[in-house]
Amino acid sequence: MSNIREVAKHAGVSTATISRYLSHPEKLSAKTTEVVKNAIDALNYEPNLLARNFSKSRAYAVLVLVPDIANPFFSRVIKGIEDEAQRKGYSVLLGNTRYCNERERSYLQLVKTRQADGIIQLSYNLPFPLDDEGCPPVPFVQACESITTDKFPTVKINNLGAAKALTSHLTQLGHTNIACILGPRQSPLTKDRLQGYREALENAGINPSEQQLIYGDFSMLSGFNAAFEISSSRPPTAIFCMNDDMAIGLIRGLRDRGISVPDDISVVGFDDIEQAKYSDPPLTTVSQPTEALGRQAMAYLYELLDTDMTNNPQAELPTELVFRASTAAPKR
Amino acid sequence: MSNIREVAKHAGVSTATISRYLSHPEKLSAKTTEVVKNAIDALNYEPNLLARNFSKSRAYAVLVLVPDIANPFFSRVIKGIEDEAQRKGYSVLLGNTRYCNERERSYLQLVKTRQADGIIQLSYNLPFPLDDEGCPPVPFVQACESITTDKFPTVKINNLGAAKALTSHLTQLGHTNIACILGPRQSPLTKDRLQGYREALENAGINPSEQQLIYGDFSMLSGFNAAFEISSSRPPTAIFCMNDDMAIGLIRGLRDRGISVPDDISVVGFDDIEQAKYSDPPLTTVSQPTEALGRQAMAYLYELLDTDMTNNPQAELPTELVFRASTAAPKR
DNA sequence: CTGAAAGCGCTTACAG
DNA sequence: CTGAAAGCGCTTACAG
Repeated sequence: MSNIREVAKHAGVSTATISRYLSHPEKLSAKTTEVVKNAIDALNYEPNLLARNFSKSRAYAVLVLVPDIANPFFSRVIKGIEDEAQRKGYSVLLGNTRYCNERERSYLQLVKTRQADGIIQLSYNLPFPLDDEGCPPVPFVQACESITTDKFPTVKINNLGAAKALTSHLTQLGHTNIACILGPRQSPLTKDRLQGYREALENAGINPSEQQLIYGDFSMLSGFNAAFEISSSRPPTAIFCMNDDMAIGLIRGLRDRGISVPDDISVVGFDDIEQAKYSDPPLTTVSQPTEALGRQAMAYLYELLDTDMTNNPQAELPTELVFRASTAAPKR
Repeated sequence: MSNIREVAKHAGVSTATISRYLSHPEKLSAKTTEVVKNAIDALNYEPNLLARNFSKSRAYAVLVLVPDIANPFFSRVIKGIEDEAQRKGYSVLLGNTRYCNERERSYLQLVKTRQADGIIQLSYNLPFPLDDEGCPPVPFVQACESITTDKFPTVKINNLGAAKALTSHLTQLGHTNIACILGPRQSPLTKDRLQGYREALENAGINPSEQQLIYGDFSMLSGFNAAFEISSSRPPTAIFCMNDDMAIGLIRGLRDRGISVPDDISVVGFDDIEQAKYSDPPLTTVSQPTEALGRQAMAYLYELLDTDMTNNPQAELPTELVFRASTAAPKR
């Protein structure tokens, strides 16, 4: 493996010139450019970017904290991040956190020790204590959660609005007893979707406090389990699930109980993951701009790192209702 | 941000001593240990690992090449890799390649430029030309594919055997017309599963060459599309899909054609992804030790990097048939 | 057990 | 446009 000194010697120039050829080629004369290029080819030189990064005190890597990489929604967000990162010359480090704050904080070390330049968090926790001004101690972007703040950039959808629209679809079909399978209790996203659900019910003259709420954790299993907690004395005619995975698990559980969707109960999900169209029945859901969420988060982190952006933008990306076969008017 | 020199000065020792405290604490006297610890605490020192890595000429990062990170099988493999990597002190860089050799080769640059120490490839391509002895030019492990070689470690399952067992389950149920939805044509894994399928048919006295073969790409969409290529003049009574995603897409497509599973056609998948149990009907499939595949691959790469292992072990992990409701005896 | 010092391979401010 | 040289913050072989 040749290094910059050998290339410089071979080309008869200084190492500074080689370095400039690689990073600021516009500063070199045509003749020098030619000479350097030949030397690099001749020696098959690849610059040691570990050395460059060290010297610039930048890892050109970002850390993505994801609660569950096997969740298809998150894996698509990561795809978007990865896309944009590659375009900007950054690589993506993966931190699977299982919603565990301790693990999140241990990943913070990657930034403290300079192996990553910043963090994109896809969950709601903060992987660090905020400083005295309420700011993150490292470059930080939060994506997919329902948080608005002037302390760091965020990327999200209108969770309240989308949940409201989706629930209104159910009330407009004539449903008045609509249960809800929620996400984790601490998640702001859960709270906002719950609020949207409630507002839609109120708009339809339905008392939200009489509806059954069941907490889940966004996993298919928790949706499946919820099926067995659904009241049989006063069964809902529709159920709003806060993501598609839980809706898919729920439908499976309902079927195991002999309840058919949408004939007996309508079910809606949230996210529009790939599986939503292939499930039986295909899910009525909210389509999120999943990859775009990731790309935007990475774009913000890039601006935080490589420009003087300080205004902490709060992106809100559009969603769309997708009507499929898991919803119908109630029979009764 | 304090550096090692400041800590050394504060502690009244040399920088070498600080470095040793961090990396070889057993070499220090109890007294020095105490002094250094206090200095580090006092200055809130975090070592710059970018500098350490540079100085050791090691990134302590591995690159995972994955054809499609949104594929739930791969995302679980990555989970296993990530787990083991963290345990070994490595971080995981993600390369989403979309089965595209050009992208794979561009990711190779991360290793050539020292930003990653080695590669775990989850697909069948090689991201580089082999050298004169047929060896990879960088530390390399292939996982999940059906490759055996003495040039680099691999981790896999017995694809032929598992496909054979699964197909035999269908023949034992009495099926004699069994179509097959395959993976990509170039993939050794596809070839091995095809071979297993054929052997099972032959064992049952069925002529494999009379069975319908449809090539897919492991996506749900390709499974869905396959449903519309299934012969209606001589419809199979069972279909072997080379992964669960395609089976899920296929079942959806069959249903859209008015064909019911398993009443009209039995369907089996492969992988036992989480969705397999929640699909309708739940899939009969082959359970792979998905996370273990990832952990083992990372363990091998670690040995390649940090020990003098040179025997290029070829791990074969066990699988298990999982019987669910997508298979039944044929009606005719 | 500890320190002085060279070295890892780049980048870049400075001078010309 | 180009070069000489200092510097980035560690590690480690060597000497004591």
